[in-house]
Order: sequence, then C-alpha cells, then structure tokens
Amino acid sequence: MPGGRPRSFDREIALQRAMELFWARGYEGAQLTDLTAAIGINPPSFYAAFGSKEAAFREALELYERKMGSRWGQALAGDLDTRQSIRALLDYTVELALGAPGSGGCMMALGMINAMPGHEALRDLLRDRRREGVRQVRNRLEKGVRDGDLPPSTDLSRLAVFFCGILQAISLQARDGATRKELDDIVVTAMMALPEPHIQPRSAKATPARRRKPGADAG
Amino acid sequence: MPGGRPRSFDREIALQRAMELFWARGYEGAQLTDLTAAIGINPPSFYAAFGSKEAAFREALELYERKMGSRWGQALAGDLDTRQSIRALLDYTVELALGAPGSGGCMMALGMINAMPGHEALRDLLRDRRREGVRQVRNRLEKGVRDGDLPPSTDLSRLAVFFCGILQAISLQARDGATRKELDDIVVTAMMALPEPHIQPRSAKATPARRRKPGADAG
DNA sequence: CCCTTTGTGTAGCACGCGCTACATATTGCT
DNA sequence: AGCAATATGTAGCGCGTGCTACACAAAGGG
Repeated sequence: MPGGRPRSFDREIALQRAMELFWARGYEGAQLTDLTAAIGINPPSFYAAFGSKEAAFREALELYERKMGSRWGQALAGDLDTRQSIRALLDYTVELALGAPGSGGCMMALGMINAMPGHEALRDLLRDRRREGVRQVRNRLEKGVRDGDLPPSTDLSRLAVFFCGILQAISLQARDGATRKELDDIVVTAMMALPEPHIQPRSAKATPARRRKPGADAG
Repeated sequence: MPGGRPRSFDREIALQRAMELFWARGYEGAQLTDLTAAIGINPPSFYAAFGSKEAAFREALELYERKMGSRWGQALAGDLDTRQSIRALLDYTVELALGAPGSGGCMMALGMINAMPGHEALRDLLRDRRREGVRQVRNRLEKGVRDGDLPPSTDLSRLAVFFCGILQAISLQARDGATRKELDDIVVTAMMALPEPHIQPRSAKATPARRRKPGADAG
C-alpha cells in the first residue's frame, strides 16, 4: 500500500489552534473560516484531517481535557488533604480562566450554552462532562470523610454541586471581565462552605465565633 | 392625519412571546422563523413592530427586567434584614431558573455567552446589566453594615461578586438539569458566606465552633 | 368617493454558513 | 517509468439566516 502525499501541516498543532479558537469563542462562534485561517490551511485539508466541524470540536475537547483536565485531576487525586485539594481545584480554575485565550473562562463551562438546532448533541456532551466533574468532586469529598478531613455527617452531594457551581461562576465572571482579585475572592468565599476537621493549628485567635478571616489561608 | 390599517395582533403579547423564546434559547438560538411562528405573524409585521431582531431582543430584555427584575429588586429593597434579603434574592433566582421556559436559567445570565461577529453589542449589554446587578447587591450589603446586620469589617465587594456568581451558577446548573433540591443546596451553602450580626436567637446549641447546620434557616 | 396612511401576505434577495467536486501535486510501491 | 493513494488549492454548491420589495387590505380625513 503506497503512502500518498504527506500532510503539509502538523495535525497536533492544528488541533491545538482549533481548540484555542473553540475555547475562546465557543462552538458556534468559531467559524470554519476562522479555524482554517488560524491553522493556515484550506477547508478541504481541514475536512480531510478532522472530518467535520463537530468532529473537530469533539477532538478539541478531548485535547482540552488531556491538557487542562490533567491538572484538574491532579488537584483531586494528589496527596493533598481535602481542603487543600478543593482549594487547588478552585485556584487552578481561576488560573485557567484568566489565562484562557480570548475572553477567558473554561471551555467545558462555556463552550456551548445555547445550542442552535442540530447541535444539541454537543451541548449534551458538555453537560455530561460537567456532571462527570460533579461526580469526581463528590468522590474526592467521600475520600475526605474516610480520611477524617470531613465530619461523617457532611452532605457530600450538596458540597459537590456547590463547588462545581463555583467553577462555572468563576468562568462566567472571567468572561465578564472580572479581575484576578475578584476571582480569588470568589474562591476564598466559597471555601467557607467546607467544614473543618476538628481544630485549626493556629487560628481562632480573637474571634472564635467566626471561622476565620477570609483570605487568611490565601497563598 | 389618518389612522391607517390597525395592527392585527397585540404587540405586548407578541413581545412576551419573543421574550420567552429569547429566554429559552438565547439570542442566536431564537431564530426569526421561530419568533414569527410563536407570535403568529409574518416577518414584515415583525419588522414593522420591532425594527430588527436585535431591537426586539433589547425590548424583550427590558420586559424581562420589568417583570422578573422587579421581584429581584423587591428582595433587595424590601424591609427584610440583610440575611433575609440575600436569601430571598437567591431563592427567587432558583424559582425563576426552575420556572423558566425551555431549558431553565436566567435570561440575563444565559441570553448570550458567545457572541457571533456583529452581536458583540448585545453581549456587552448583558454583561453591563450583570455588573449593575453586582453594584446593587453591594449597595444592599452596605446598607447591611449601616443597619448593623454585618460587621463593619465585612469585605462587601467580595461578597457582592460572590453572590452574583452564585446567581449565575444557579442558572447554569438549572440549564444542566439540576433539581430543585440541588439548586436549594447551592443557596444554602452560599448563605454560609454571609457573616452574622452578633448572636443568633436560637442556634449554636451544641457546636459553637461551626456556625450552623446547613439548611437550618431553610424555608 | 378618493386620498393618505399604515399593516399584511407573498415571495424572494443578499449574505454567510458548513461543506465539497474537481483537477493537480506529491508521495511510496512495483 | 507507471500506478495507486493521499493531500492541496480553486472555486463554488446548497441551505438557512436576517431582512425586504411589492402589491394589496383596512382604517380615517376631506
């Protein structure tokens, strides 16, 4: 079987460019003209390489999950305690949202909100991924109970939905032009929802009624 | 000046229908065919009445603010104390998101996330309205400090951005198919970020270290 | 009644979208 | 060299979009 003419561009780099565009403008906002222009190829090459715009988006999403979701997974799967783990999750999302191409935010959260007729499958795909995210956070919180980081009475589903809502809020606020300080403020405030194991090493100095000064555990 | 042929449909009802469609599917998702079909008129009548799709969206947004935003304003401007006020704000958003036409959520939050080229003005309009919402919440919190509901050291900007982020999270989660319980859980959890004035009437019975059992102030 | 004014319905325009037919170019195999 | 196989560039198709030209219908004023 002969080999045929070789591709004139790097498929991985092309996919990277496509991902950035989808990330920056969403599925419908990233038009084929923009995609091919960003890659530097013509439509037939795009279709020969990826099949269709929808297929390219699916592949771009997988790349996104591999590259961005890995740190996301590290935050949850690492050897941090539960509070540090959730905190790392939120912190990384802030970093991601601020460093995002275009207007900012997370591709998983903002890639497609309102689907035009015919694109419902992609919207549902993103939704299912987000739900999977809730499940992963919940699993991490369950581990927190097993490790003694959280009281056994903790409502894990409630916290999991809450923190994933915070992730989405961070992305939306980033799109709205929020500053790093504002996003950090959201993180710090959200962390107040997480109950503490028993007693803090050095805290509760003057105000034992409130848990902590917000921002005391920043950095 | 003669009167001309009278309009064959009720403009207010037509605008209402348009608003529901924009709300359910977003600006780009609500196509002119759907709009005219929902109203029961033909394109020329639509353009004679509203001018353009963009103008219709702006007017629909104003209607949305008048009808939905009024209760929103009531929650902030009523004679409730600060905690009750914020709580009412979140509760109403949950109710709104669940009762929304189509997939659920708030029109202000989800009406347009990713703008196609040419529609940036509408996206910015929505963003500015959301920012205005942050300002209003902040004003309410300032009043809370003046009323003694919040300690003077409270970081008001932080809380305002946080709670408005929660509003957006509620809308997004509703679009993702969240149940009423899940949305209520987000509300209850978010309320933990609000510091209490001094001492609760009847709380802190057994666990003075933690603030309260989540959900104790529900209903 | 005629005129002006305004709304309606039919039909379709201009444009941008995702996508592709076709001829040509570049490779490996024999 | 000749052939099969694959990629590329040019050009443009089919469709759906927001929007509108045009002729006709329905009102009031003289």
